[in-house]
Amino acid sequence: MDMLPPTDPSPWLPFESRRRARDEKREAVLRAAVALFLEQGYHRATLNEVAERLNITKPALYNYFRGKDEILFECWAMGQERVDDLIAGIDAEGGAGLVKLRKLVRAYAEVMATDFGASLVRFDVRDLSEKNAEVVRAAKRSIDHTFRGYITEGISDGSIKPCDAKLAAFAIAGSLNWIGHWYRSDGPLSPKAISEEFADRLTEGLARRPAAGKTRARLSR
Amino acid sequence: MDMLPPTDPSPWLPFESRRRARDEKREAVLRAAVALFLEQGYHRATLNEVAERLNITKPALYNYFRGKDEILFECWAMGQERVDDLIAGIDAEGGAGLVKLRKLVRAYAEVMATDFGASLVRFDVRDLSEKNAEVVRAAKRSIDHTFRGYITEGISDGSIKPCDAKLAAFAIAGSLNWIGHWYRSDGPLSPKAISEEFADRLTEGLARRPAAGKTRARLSR
DNA sequence: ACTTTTTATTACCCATGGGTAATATACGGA
DNA sequence: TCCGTATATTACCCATGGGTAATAAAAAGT
Repeated sequence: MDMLPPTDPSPWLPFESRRRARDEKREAVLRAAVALFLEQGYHRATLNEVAERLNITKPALYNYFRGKDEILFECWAMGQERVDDLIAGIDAEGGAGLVKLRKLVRAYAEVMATDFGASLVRFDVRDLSEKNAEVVRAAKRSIDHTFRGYITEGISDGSIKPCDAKLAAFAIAGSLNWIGHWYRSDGPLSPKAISEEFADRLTEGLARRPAAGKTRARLSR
Repeated sequence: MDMLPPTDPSPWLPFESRRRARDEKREAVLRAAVALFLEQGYHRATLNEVAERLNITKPALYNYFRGKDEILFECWAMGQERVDDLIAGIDAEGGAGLVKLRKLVRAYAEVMATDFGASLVRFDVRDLSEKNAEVVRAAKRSIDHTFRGYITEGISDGSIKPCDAKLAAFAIAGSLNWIGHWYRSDGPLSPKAISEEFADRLTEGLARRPAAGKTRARLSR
């Protein structure tokens, strides 16, 4: 599969394909690791078992990562990437503060219902190297800053009624982060249902004027 | 100190005072342990350091507890006791669903700002023995049940507008539980300020008719 | 075919920290 | 004063699991 035109003389292609294969294996490690870390908790999970699930042995993992804590960090980074993308998308679209906040709540809720998303809130910063821990802390501050920013924007543009932006952001982000602790993919609630309900529930108290139409309808369902 | 009337012939007093001294030491262990577990995380915290903080040595701890996981469980139990009391108090007073919910939110928020309260959400059930883990899981279900119960009550009695009680309870409890993750006693926010703001913020979206008077005033502060 | 690089394995090291046995010390009761 | 119990200490055991040689097997390059 993935046959190349034999006429292509580029000597870089084999090199590239090798690198891709390596990256795929690297990511497979992360997927196995994040699942196990969430299942058992970071400290109870062993690299032996991560390797076992991939049909390899522990030392093979060290071809891709420097140690257990780096695997943890990279799992976290996968989730963080999704959040960064999501925020970049919202900022690109623009709109009133309340609108952006709603989009953020909805998208963030769905990320929390994934393994890499949950890793953002279920992993402990203290398990990382000091260097990586600082990266994580900075990212957490940045997310909080985004929530708070949308709220203050909304207050300025009139879409959100005056309130303590800091505590409002804490309340909303708390609700969302908690999803990472209770959501189970084999449970009765779908990520879609959760994100929709949360988008309404967490912002309805903030809206300057009660939303009308479809939002109301959904609420009284 | 604590001199007893020498005329008192009761042979039980010395016994009682000994038992009290023992209980006090037991609790001192729990206070030191919960603080350390929260500071460092359960797995990084060592019994040696718990003991060191109490000016004793590790084996002395085994006079009061069967093992590390039992200490963890007892820390959790201390927090749970506070929550149980708080709910019992609210149920005793009675009132509309929304009123009870507001009381619960406020009091629960304040508990979350204590060490034993935070232990309710920052400790991992998987670190406990299967027997104790089941006790914890049952208690968690019970708290969720209480939140959900107040909401459905409120919907019945008209104080809360119709909504999905299950998800509303998740959203509120999530916000509150998250306090245990970010609150720092040396931070700028007082437990009182947090609990008041959260009581408003988390219930304002649920109220059938917008609250008037002091609540409004506080919101626009 | 041969050499080199990458990737994996087997076998091991060893720091950590929960838990225990043997023993000493403080203390209340007679 | 002596005894028994509760409480502490010192010294140790040992399972666990992250991490590291030394080495083999596979793949790529020439």
